[in-house]
Amino acid sequence: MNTAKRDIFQAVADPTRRAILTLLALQVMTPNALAEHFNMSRQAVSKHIGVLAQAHAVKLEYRGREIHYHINAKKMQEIDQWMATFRNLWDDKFGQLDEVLKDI
Amino acid sequence: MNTAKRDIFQAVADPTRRAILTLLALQVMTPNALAEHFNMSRQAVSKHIGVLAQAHAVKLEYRGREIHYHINAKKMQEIDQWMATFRNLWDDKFGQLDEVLKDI
DNA sequence: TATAAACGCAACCATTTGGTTGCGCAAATT
DNA sequence: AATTTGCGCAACCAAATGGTTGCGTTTATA
Repeated sequence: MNTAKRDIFQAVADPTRRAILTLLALQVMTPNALAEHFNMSRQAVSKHIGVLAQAHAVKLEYRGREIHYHINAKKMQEIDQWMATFRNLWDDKFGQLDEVLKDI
Repeated sequence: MNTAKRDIFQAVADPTRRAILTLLALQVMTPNALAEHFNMSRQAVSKHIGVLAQAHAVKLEYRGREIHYHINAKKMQEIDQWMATFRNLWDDKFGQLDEVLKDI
């Protein structure tokens, strides 16, 4: 079990890992099932899953020799919380744009 | 002017760049003004700004020898759009948790 | 005109990343 | 019991990253 801390933002920085998270948002999956969706070695996918696990973006459920990976929605929420800083900006800035366009 | 494409998720993967974006959400700033907030060389901060520019997370406004960096809220919205996949999950999963706790 | 300030380019370096292949162990299947 | 399956560990490699220092060009100031 790896206990190294990993940043959730670093975890989602890679497109492969984002795709993994998107798949897990739909259903619980095993490493081999996930690997079938990518054109890279099973080990490469396993490495990405490892990064997601370190960031606590996924939760593991061991069933014999199989591991079922679940999305950890709570962890994903940290991204949403950071985004709060900008949310009011695009609302406001789009409002400003509308204002400018109205004057043309 | 760099035109290399850069992923917005890769841009925010680094804590220094997230801090830069948070500062720019508050006010327009120049590279030197931004550099004052960090314990690293001015050039290191400039490099980070370069990554953000490549990802179109910031917009540049040249004023003589100074560059004023603005947040590009529209680009930040891409992160929010990807997050939509998970938003209903934590609402739903928290709801399930409430359901379980209610039975205790 | 001389000097200072703003700030990116380039080279360098250590570390990290993202992929591959080979291997080994435990669980499941035959 | 033998074989297969699931899947992580380790080593390797090329590329990318994140920091530093030195330098040069353009703009602003004295």
